Amino acid sequence: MCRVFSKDATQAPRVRGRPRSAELRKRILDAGARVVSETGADVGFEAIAQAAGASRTTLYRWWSSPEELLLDALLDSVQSSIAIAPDMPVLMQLRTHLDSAAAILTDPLTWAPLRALAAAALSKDAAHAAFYEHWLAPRRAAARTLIERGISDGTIIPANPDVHIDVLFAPLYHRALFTNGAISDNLVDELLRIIATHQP
Amino acid sequence: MCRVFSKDATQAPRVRGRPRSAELRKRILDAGARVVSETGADVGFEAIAQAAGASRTTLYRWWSSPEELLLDALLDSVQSSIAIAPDMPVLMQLRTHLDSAAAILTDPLTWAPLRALAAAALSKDAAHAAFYEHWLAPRRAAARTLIERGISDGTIIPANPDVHIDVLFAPLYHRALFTNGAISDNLVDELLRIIATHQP
Amino acid sequence: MCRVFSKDATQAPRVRGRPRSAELRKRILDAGARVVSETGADVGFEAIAQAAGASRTTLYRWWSSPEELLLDALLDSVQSSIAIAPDMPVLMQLRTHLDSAAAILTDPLTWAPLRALAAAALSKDAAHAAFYEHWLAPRRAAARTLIERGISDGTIIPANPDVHIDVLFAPLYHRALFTNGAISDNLVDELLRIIATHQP
Amino acid sequence: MCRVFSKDATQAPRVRGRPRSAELRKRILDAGARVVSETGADVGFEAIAQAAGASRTTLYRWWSSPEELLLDALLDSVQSSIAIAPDMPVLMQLRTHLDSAAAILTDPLTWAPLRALAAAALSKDAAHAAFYEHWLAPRRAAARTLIERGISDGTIIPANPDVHIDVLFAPLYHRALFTNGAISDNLVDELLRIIATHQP
DNA sequence: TCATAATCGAGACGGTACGTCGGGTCTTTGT
DNA sequence: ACAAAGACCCGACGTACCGTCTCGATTATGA
Repeated sequence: MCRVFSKDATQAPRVRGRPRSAELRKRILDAGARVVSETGADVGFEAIAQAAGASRTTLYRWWSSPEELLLDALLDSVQSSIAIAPDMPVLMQLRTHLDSAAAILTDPLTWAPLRALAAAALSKDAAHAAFYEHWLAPRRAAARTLIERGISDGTIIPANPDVHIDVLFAPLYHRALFTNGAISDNLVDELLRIIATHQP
Repeated sequence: MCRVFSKDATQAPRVRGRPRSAELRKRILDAGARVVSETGADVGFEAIAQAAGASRTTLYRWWSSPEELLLDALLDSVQSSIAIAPDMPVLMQLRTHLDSAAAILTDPLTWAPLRALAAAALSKDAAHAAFYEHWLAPRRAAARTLIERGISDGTIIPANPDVHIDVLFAPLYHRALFTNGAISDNLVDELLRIIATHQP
Repeated sequence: MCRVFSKDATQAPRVRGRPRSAELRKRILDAGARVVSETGADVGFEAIAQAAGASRTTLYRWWSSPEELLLDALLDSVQSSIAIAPDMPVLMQLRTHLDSAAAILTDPLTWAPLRALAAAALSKDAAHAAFYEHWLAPRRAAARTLIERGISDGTIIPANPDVHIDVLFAPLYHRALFTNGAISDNLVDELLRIIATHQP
Repeated sequence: MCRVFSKDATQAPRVRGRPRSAELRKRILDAGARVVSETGADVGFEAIAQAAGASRTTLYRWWSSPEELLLDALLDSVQSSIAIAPDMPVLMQLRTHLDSAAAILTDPLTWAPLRALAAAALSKDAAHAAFYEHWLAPRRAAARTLIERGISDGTIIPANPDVHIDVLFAPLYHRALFTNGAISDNLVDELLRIIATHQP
């Protein structure tokens, strides 16, 4: 999972002129996550620039909207959490997956940007597309392969995999975003039990 | 289900000054729903007032934010759809409930205000509270009594009712708001089948 | 000097319907003078109505602008101060006249409305005309006859009477409105001495 | 006489950001004078900005009220008219002074802003202070030295200099602002003759 | 006595301008 | 070439006052 919008400074081909400051980039992304978690979902470049001690112009150079910046920040902060042992039982892998999602939706430093992205997705088509493509779709794809394997080996009740995906993920997002319901480990367990064939 | 923020003009107790125009109120609410379905979720009083042929100050007199107005509009437009025959089988009643929700999430004139409310709920705490209290909570409460009855009479698998509620509703909202997934009759059926004890 | 804009309630020909409240009229005019002397020259009907404990509608019924109201108030409060003994020496009569003007420009309850009228006269043509016709012109006319008599009997140096009028009155208004210069009895004396032929 | 409220852009010490556009400043001041002379004394930033083809926010950046702007415009347009030959007879110098004032009070492009400033001075204390300090006071001070010299060399009748100042200037302003009396060369001559010892 | 008619208070409504805020673009100097 | 600073335009915001209007309540007159 690489940075999407902002060019990757680490691998940049050395051109003429002053190189981009990697330290500044990180400071800005951190500031974005921090601001959005402190002052609410509708952040502007203004606030982020100020929190980062950077100039507004600089932000405009690298991101075309605060949402892009926050998506970068979010992806940066979760880029290591995707690796999954491939030879575990399907339900165990799914559980790991869901736990990871639950963790993201619980930690303020990831939940707040995510909520801001969701808010933007509901307002602007471009943000909607980006949110779906770069955040939801990959996670749904990963879950889909697992669920299909589970159905074929009989551990998951046979049904439309997309419905299964929604049954597993939608409650998490719904609670995190709209209901203030707790996202406990129990919740993941209960959701998995509902779509599993054998009850443990 | 009554109008929440704007006083009901029809039953007004005839006080001193010029009475409020009920016709104007309706025109404004309709304009709100229309504008939000045409131009996207972040509407301002400006646009609504113009579309309604009303003055901006009039809107400010009755609603303190566009979200309040849209919530009023939404509640007005669904206020008749709650009645349910009380002696049907539980699953049938649940199905009616979910179909009603699915209809709201499908018709642009209700879906668009709802989406705008959801967007606002993610940005402002006040909007979050209002959205939950006046929209989500009543519907969850109605579903909860049905689900509890279903569990006790054995037609629904025993588990935490709140999880059941989420399993039924969250996928609908998730598809309507974030995924562009279709909200078909099939979907409702499949969700119900998942939590039902006997498969038809 | 009668009230200009608002019909005189005391002498009104008895018609059908509820008669106008003279007490209310006075309360409003007083409130106008009071408000303008307390909160500055740009008063609106809003403020006056509130100060008078009257309805804005009532003010609109009787005056078409706050300036008209203030002119009424001003004329009411000075209507007795014009009588002058006709057989005094000219300079004495002029002095009485100027003293009266100086008193008006000194007492806050007349000075403030006058200043407001002047301010309005500089902004709106209608107010300018009313201010000139109903306030300045009568006073200039009275002074003019005195000055012409003074010139013909040799007590005032012969020159354009209009210039004399300006020399006598303009400094008073200038000091009252723009300079914060004192309007003392001395001032009137010195002005008169300048245009008089024999120095006392 | 320098610009009072808006920093002088020509001599700016070249700092970091984008420099202020001197051309825009002039366009705004000109627009201010033009608008006030065409549409009357109560101008807002709105109208001036539109006439200048500038943004309202830009006006707010540099002036805190339309009056400040108009004072700047007025001072800009008269800044060269103060120089006076120092070795003329006192009455001639005074005459030059008064002629200059009369010219300002006659030309619509200076008279209109001046009238607007006077109107503001009658309504707001801050405007009053600015009008007195930056417009009236300097001119009175200049006149005062002349008059004192005239008194000491016997060409002006001995009296309080402040009264002389008022006798000379107040009629001009009074006619320009309230009476619609003509401000002719004759007027200045007659006023001077009144305070002079020897009649030419 | 009762209809008539005007005053007066209250408040809705459309409209205009206000002063502010943030977004996005540009122009300059500094690194 | 990057970065900071700041001018500039634009649009929307929430407010305030204006002027008009539609009511109900009151208070007098005249049939």
